[in-house]
Amino acid sequence: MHTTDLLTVGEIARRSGFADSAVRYYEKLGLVSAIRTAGGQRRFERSTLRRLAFIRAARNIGLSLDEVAAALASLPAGRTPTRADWSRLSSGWRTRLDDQIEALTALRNGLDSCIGCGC
Amino acid sequence: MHTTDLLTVGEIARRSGFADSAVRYYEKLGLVSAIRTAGGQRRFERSTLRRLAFIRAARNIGLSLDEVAAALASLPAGRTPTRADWSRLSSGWRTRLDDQIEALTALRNGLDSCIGCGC
DNA sequence: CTGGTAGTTGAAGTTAACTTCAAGTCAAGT
DNA sequence: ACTTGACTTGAAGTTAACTTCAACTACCAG
Repeated sequence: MHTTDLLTVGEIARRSGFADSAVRYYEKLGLVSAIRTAGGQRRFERSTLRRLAFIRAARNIGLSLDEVAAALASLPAGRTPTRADWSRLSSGWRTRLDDQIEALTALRNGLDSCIGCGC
Repeated sequence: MHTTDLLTVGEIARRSGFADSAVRYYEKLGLVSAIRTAGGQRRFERSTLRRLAFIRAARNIGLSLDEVAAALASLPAGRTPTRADWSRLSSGWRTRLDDQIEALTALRNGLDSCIGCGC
């Protein structure tokens, strides 16, 4: 057992719930980054778990990876994002969620009230 | 201008906001149905607009077409679905929406509180 | 130092949900 | 009847988001 603060791709995959291949794919797309060992293996900082949690949440509400990338790009470069940074990003989705909720609510209240459906 | 209560694929596409090709695709999958003219063209009942509105709402909250098909399959056969029927279907999504909202809220309240992310 | 688990790559394969295409045929106003 | 725009088909193409594969290399406990 090692006590370093760097995680292998397998560890980060297991902890984040993504498949190894997905994590590598995200790295290729630039959504997460890793440093490399002398032998060329990936090593991730713990903060990557937050990025991945963010990505998961974003995917759950239907954002594309392109949109996630755009959101992540607005994080401050050079320093580890704070809770406030993450909070700002997620609150940007609130509109989208609210729209989804509104659409669902309209549907629940009977499809008569649906707007723009041409009924 | 015609006054029939049947709609062509173009009309139903325009009114529902789906592309013609999407409507045809949905018919092929059995999500919507159409009668045919003597010449083989599709003619849709107006109630198809409700099905399509339902499909759109379902897609918006991230359901796959398979899931939509399963939901639609639970509608009563033989009669045009009532508002109560549609309402019952959409309320089945409430859990899903609530989960999405919960996940987002957790994220907004700081990623510290995220469950199962391994942070 | 050796064995076994975990990691590496690029390329190709997969699935969902459509869209596009080509080569026609149908519907309807004049 | 003619014209024009809308419609028909099956097959092939597209895009996103991954996964799988094969052949190989790294890491590390004992």
